Amino acid sequence: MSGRVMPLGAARGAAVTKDKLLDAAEALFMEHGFEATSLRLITAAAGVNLAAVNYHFGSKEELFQSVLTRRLDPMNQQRVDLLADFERRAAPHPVGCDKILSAMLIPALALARDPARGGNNFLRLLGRAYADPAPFLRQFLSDQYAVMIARFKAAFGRALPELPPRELSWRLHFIMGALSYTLAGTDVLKLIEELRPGESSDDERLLQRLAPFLLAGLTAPLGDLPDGA
Amino acid sequence: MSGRVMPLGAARGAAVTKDKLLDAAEALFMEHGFEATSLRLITAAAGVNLAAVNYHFGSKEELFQSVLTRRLDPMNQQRVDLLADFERRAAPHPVGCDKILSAMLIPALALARDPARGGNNFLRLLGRAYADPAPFLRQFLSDQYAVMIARFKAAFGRALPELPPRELSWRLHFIMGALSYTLAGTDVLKLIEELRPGESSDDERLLQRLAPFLLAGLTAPLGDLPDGA
DNA sequence: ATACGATTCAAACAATCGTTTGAATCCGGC
DNA sequence: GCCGGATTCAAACGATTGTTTGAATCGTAT
Repeated sequence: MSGRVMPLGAARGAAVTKDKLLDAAEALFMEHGFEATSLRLITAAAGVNLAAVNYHFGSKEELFQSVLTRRLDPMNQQRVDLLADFERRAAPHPVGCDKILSAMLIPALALARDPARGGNNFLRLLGRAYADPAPFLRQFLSDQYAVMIARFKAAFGRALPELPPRELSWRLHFIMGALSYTLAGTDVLKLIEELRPGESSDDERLLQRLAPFLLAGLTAPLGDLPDGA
Repeated sequence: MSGRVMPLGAARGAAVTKDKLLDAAEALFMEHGFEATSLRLITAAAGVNLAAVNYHFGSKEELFQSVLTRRLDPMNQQRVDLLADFERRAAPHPVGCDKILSAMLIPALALARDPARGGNNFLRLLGRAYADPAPFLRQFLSDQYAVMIARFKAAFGRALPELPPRELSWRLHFIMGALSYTLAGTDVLKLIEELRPGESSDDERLLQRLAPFLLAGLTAPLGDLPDGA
């Protein structure tokens, strides 16, 4: 951590235990949630001493935050990079909604597909964190997403100049909801049907289904409520 | 509970402590989550003895399930009743997608609006439960939603005969995601904008925004993926 | 070889957890 | 009046929690 005088061997040893802790914590937090996962369970799975967590990360909360940043930071960076790339290619014209949406979805899907980076498990964990009321988590996620969300909202605003900004905010909210809920992969509604009966890599197919749904909702006409009864 | 010989006075006293426990547990589970909320905190807030939870509900898990059923059962019943009502009025013709969607949204919004029934707080709690991996919760929610989801999927299938059943399942999944995420009201993306700057009852407005979004997504054309890069 | 900082380790810390117990208390029916 | 089941209560149960401590161990530079 501190860049000053650090023996390389010791640093290497510390790095591997930190990684082992992050891997084990990611899997166990995903499976049981934050509160229900004990440090003893994590350190046992990682094959390190119990005190290692507090030594390397300071506390259980900071370990959890490190688990999240390890994946979330690069993914959001990929998203804004991809968006910037689309904008550069589109010359002076604004980027289309479908492209902007792709810039949001593709890095998330790529993360979900990569087992070496946590795969679906991590996104399930992220989906849990979204709904967690713990203040330290809410603050953390707000900070993590602030620049990315602002960036994409501006891009969508240019692509949909006729859409009132507040309406756009809501629709971005809906999009993040459907996306996180889907990626989180809660099997609450698995009973709807035999979702994914065994297709090999249906991540591509998932994107083919989710993107049109979100795009249609995003570009929907401003509607009056069809009142019931 | 057991309908046999039961003193009325004692039963009434038991009923009020059960209600006090349910109210306190609902508020505290919403605020801190299931694992992070202790029975001592709940019983203290309810003004009853610690042992009352295990006496009246059997365990902390069963208390949580009771908190959920108290609101969820009537709400889902309202949904299928409303849908049946729409179908009855539509005579032999199938009900339109907008009506079916209304039958899903209106009872949820009505619950969110009613402070006497937990209001937004309960739906935030429900949103948390959706993302919780605890097996007893997943089983419980599956049972709670099974009949309602099957009912609505059949209705949507009649309204959208050209949509492949698997595609419909996915879109229902997306709808439940956007809905639960929105109703849960996680303020992760509150930074998008000053969502709700103080409008009095924006529940009606929320429905006016959410319904067109979901309807457009539901009836979107089957699309090819606009691949990125 | 020696000394030093970084890391690991076993052990204990105080606190809190969900649950159980057995006696005290309440209240309606006889 | 008293009896009996339903309910409440204070207290303790054993287990587990996150965190801290101080000594043992490692690897490296002198």
